[in-house]
Amino acid sequence: MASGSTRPTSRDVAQAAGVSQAAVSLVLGDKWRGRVSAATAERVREAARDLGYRPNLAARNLRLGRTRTVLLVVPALTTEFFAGVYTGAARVAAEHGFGVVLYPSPEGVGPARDPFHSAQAALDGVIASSMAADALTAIRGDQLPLVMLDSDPHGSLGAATVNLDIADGVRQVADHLLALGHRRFLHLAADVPSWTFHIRAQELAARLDGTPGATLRTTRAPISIEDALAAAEAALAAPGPRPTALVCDDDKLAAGAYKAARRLGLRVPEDLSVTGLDDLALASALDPELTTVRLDAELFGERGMEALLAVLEGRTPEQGDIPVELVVRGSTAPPRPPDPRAW
Amino acid sequence: MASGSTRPTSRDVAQAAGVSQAAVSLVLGDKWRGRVSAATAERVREAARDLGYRPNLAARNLRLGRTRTVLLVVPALTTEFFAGVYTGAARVAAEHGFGVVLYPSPEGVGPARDPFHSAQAALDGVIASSMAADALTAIRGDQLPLVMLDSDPHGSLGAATVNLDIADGVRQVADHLLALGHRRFLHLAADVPSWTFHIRAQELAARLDGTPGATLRTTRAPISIEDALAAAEAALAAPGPRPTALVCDDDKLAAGAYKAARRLGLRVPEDLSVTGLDDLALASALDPELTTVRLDAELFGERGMEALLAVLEGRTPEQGDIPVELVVRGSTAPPRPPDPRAW
DNA sequence: CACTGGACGTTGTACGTATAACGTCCGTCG
DNA sequence: CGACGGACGTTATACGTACAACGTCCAGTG
Repeated sequence: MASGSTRPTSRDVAQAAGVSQAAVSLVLGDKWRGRVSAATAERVREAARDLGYRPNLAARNLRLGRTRTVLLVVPALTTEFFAGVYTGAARVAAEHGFGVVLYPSPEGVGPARDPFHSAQAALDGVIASSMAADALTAIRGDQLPLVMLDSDPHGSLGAATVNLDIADGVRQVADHLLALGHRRFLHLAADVPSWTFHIRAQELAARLDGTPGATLRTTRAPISIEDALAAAEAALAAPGPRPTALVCDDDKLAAGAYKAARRLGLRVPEDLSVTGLDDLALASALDPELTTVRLDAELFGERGMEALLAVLEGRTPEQGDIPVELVVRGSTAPPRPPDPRAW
Repeated sequence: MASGSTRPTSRDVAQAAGVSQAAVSLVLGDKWRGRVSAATAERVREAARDLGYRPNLAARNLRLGRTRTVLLVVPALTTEFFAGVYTGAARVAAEHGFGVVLYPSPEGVGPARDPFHSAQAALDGVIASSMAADALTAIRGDQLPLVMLDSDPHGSLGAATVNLDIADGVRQVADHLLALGHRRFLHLAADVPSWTFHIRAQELAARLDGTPGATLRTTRAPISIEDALAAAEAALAAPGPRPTALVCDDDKLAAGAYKAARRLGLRVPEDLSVTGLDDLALASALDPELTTVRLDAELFGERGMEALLAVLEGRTPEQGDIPVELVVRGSTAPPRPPDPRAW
């Protein structure tokens, strides 16, 4: 039911182009010079395009006895360090026609005890973060079963979605700050065109709209400490009454905001309350520790995989967003009294 | 030359056990009940073990038209967040006999433009971090070309190695602190049995041994902020003259050390100079920013891949460690004068 | 004694690809 | 006019596996 009939093979392409399977292989393998006429070659390529032909890698690898794929074993993906290792290796590999597959070795009761299990061929399905949207066209082209993470449920090309309840997280943050007495808000938004960030802005605005006297300004920065520092500094130094609460789209942005506050001589939380979102290790390394929203990344992954398994087995994935939790730490406090009379 | 002859197939196993290839498939696929005698099944398993037989995944996948492999597309591996997503997905996947392959979507001028290239079958070779040593036995079992990252050059089972010049980094840290006037050192070591951490301790001790009046104490913690906090607090509160310089095996440990110092009422860098190693985003988020050693992770990955390509092509990999760089920031300063007389 | 059926395997085939080994047609040259 | 060779393809095969379809042998049954 999933993808109608079966995937086209090189033989299907051959039939469509009116040639033999061997000719297709020669043309697509770019070994046709002096063996096939240019006109025929073009016909073959056209047929392949029309049918959406993709070579079967398992068959190719079996035939060639070679995979042009390499495994990178790393201890665990808990730091930016091995992410960089991967990036560098993948770049060089690509230049040589190789691919790289990541195998983060299990911590504790490891999942896959056999590293080579990770290296099977082709794909049965895909789990994709909405932040990696650029890769999605290629994915859809293959008609593979797809599960989207943190993506707009109404605009996901009909794919199943698994979402964290980010809206609720933002709501909790807003309510926490409002309860402390804050009314002038600044939103340090991530400059990333992804549903999961869009929903943050939308929900924060909605919550504050319902509160008399609350005001909201917004500034925007790419997710990096330096960019966040610059944007936050500019926004906090802008004319007009200074915000007392700074809501950041994630923890890294909040780290930049800390530095901006320091530069401007503002103390956290006395002069400015700051919140983040993610609860990275960074959050509790900051001084004061950051009030933020804890996202259960592992559960997120589990639910994503379970949803994909459901799709593969023809079942309907479970619905329901994954709950998130506000973690109150030292970066939020009541605003100082607005005027000396309270003194 | 690499792996002598070719890998054993199920037919080789069959011949060794004196049965047909089909019987081997039945036994190893656990479908032999009522079809093969228990004695014969045992003979087959034994032969497979003796020959070191591993099924050819490309062939299996071709035959089954199914891979039990799933792709996880994530934006980029720059935070702990997606590491957790991977871990969770991999755990559930493993419980269902699936493997997960990571495809971090390219940032900027991405390397592999086709996500599916990453998902080819089997392996031509392996790049492994020395921190993932537990996976190495399985790897060696397959006789695959192997490159080790940050591993003891003399104890790597004859595999090629690519190393960062960590020893030089530690030397630079020590010299920097010595030049500032420090003499009483505390080493906050990572409690990880890996060459790359062993060399840190060794080199620091060697450097300080050569300096008259210098003393070195060591404490040890797993790589986590909380564990580092506990270990550093205990060590700093220990009787005897307090160290003036705290050398940490990596940035995360240093973040824990900051918190320990804060708890004890020590100010960084006035009362205690602190250094890290890695230069993660964390390092510049700390207050004061952390003096640390910058490791070029991407270059590390590139060199690793290049070495593997060399091995695959029968060439000898380039030798030479990758240079690292001391980054001096605000966490290191001269120690306060040891006695009031200097006042 | 003829027949049945379980126990124990084997033979054969297909998955989709790449490429070696063959044709065939025709223009050209000696 | 016979032969030759380049241009343009095709046929056949193998990679290693899983499993459907077939034997064969012998104990038990009517």
